[in-house]
Amino acid sequence: MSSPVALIDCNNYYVSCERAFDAKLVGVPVIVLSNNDGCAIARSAEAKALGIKMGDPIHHLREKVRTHGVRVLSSNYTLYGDMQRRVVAACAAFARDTEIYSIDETFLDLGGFEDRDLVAHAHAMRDQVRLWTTIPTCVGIAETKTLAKLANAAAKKDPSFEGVADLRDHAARQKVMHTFPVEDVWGVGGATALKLKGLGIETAGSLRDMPMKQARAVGTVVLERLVAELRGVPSNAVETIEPQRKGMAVTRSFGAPVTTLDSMMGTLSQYAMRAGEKLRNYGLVAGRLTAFFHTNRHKPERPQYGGSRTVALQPMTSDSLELIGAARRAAERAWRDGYAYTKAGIMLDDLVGADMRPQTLFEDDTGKRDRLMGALDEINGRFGKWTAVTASQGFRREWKLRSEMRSPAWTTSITEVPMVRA
DNA sequence: TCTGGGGTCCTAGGACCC
DNA sequence: TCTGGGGTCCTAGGACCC
Repeated sequence: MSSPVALIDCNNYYVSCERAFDAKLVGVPVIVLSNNDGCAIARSAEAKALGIKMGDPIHHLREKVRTHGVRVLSSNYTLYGDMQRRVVAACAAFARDTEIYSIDETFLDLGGFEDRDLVAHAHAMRDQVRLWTTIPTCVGIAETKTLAKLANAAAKKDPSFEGVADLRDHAARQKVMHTFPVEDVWGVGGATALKLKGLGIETAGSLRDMPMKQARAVGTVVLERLVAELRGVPSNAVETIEPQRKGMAVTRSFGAPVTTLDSMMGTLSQYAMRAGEKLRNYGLVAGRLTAFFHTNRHKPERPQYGGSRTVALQPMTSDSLELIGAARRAAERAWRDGYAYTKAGIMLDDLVGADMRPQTLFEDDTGKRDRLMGALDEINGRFGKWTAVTASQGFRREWKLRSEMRSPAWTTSITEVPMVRA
């Protein structure tokens, strides 16, 4: 018999973080924008009530913002990341172990707590999180992670649960399963939902009841496992040791389209520089680098083009100069003239710890390079991003990243801590 | 003319997630 | 004018090998 699983999920997380430090945001519609201030990615309950949807582009919302006094904020990931640490710390005593699933969701292994009233237990945990961070949460409890996700969604949607839904309870489970839309089940995306509906499967309950063989035929092992989880059979354990990360990326949309290879090279060089910084920060080296760019898929213009090339990094490295060289080679090979590119990125794969890096012949100046990179990181850490850049990276940033409404680093920068006057 | 079966490794791309 | 960024996992198919 496996332990019960819970999922604790912060309500309107980014907005709740902002409200923790600015009381004027409480009770009014608030949205937080994506990087580049492009679209709404978090909305307060009041903003949702105005019909603002996840992913709505800000330029479609101007009217609502003006007429309803919606407060609009740029995203502040430093703040949200730091607040997450506090949320997880508040939960720690309530579980045998935790798995941080995303910036606002944590799975809890409730093994060892089975003999308690788990609903009361979950309420106590929510109170603790609220006390330490002010952030409101909902909790779902069940036998598997997929069911805990579903329980959590039910707790959010149906006020009669009062913030905690326990789907181990048979009656609650039946009720939720038969009304929960199949497209909202964790792991069912647009493509799969369409196929399932074609088969007459509209709810979580009927997805649970579909034959396993059919599930596999429709959605490979992924859907097969999902159906098992809906039946209460775990096929996705709570992973309490943090897995080695497999890849990382630096990608951005541009403020203005890029049309020349020269300009693309400058942009990708900056991303490669940033990617190197991230690698060094995690103590990793990469074995492969991919550069890609594409035209604006939201525009009706045709034809569109997206190019990408992958190059091996040998030896494996976190050296920004090596990464920049690789990015330029890849970009050159993927480039096509005559298009207006609106997004580009660098992706790094085959990551291993720098200390595990396979040694190769012909590496005699790595010590020197390591010190150079260390100096670069220190200068940029102390004096701000892009204080020191490489010559190949240049200064040809022809567009700037927008982030015009960002809140201060309330909790992580001594110069920005809030002042209290008594 | 006829030209196997089975394995590995790699890449590209789809699907999904927050 | 203006539509996010950063991840994971899985499969198909090609190259290559014996």
